[in-house]
Amino acid sequence: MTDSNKQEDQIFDLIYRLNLQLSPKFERCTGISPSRLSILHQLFEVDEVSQTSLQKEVNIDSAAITRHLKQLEASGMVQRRNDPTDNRFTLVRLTDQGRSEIAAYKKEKQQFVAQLLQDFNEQERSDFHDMLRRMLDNLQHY
Amino acid sequence: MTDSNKQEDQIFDLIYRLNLQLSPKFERCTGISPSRLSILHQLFEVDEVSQTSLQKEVNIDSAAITRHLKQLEASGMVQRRNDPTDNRFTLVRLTDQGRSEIAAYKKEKQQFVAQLLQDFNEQERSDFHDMLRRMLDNLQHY
DNA sequence: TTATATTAATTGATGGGTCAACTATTGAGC
DNA sequence: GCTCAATAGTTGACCCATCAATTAATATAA
Repeated sequence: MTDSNKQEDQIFDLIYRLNLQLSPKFERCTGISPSRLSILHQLFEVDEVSQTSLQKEVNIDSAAITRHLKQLEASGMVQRRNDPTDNRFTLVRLTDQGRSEIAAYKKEKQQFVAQLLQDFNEQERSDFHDMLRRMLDNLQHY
Repeated sequence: MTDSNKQEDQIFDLIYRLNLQLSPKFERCTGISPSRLSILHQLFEVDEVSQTSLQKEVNIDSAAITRHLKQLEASGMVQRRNDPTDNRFTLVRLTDQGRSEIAAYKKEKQQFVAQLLQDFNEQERSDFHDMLRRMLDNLQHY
């Protein structure tokens, strides 16, 4: 195993450890899972969308979307109705309650993320963003 | 929301998308999950270790370790026995079969990781490693 | 020594993700 | 108009992680 391979391996291990720790800590901190908050965030930006377009934005399976929405609906954050122009679609929107509750979550998330990047300067943030973007692109080939 | 906050948010979203896609794609590519390969990798380095020290290296729950080892044992990759000097411990080691099979997995992983970092030059790899390290450290505060 | 704390491992409950199979609706081509 | 393909959503089976509770063994301290 070459030195270069070792370094690649180390980078992968760091990413994977981040991978393991990020979601649980995010949720303990903010009170909501990253994917679920992402769903709410998307809904906050638009008025009403289908589950499919939600699924594309949030990057999880449509089955996972269905289950999240089922719980969000049960907790009164979200409403769903059939699209009258095409009955295959289900249209989703935030309730007023949902729209007001989301603010607190977004604030918690902001603090959490700020902590993660606390010692990164402007240049580093920009570089980091760029490298993550490229890595994600490389991952798309699979 | 300030521009700075937006950038932090974007970085988080990239990491989280990486987070979501990494494990499934790794497993499709290599034929084994990252954590399970990590367990095998640790066992490859040493002769025989307790589950607890394995757990610390791999950074997953001891319950998860138990379940992985149960399956690895069933598939003949791994052997377990009680520590004769302290019966609380279970000592784990690779079988000969396990030791020979692991080589193929490591090779697959190496290719996968090389692809992820294909367009990163030396400096970028070093910087990236450094920033991931710092981010992981920041995460430890939670 | 005997009661109490600590430690290792296991198990069950839960949550979040994937994939594959299925239903229902709509679109397209003959 | 009818058949066949494509699309949206749901459900079930599975995998992998966490946490909490339990069991068993050992260490500690009165």
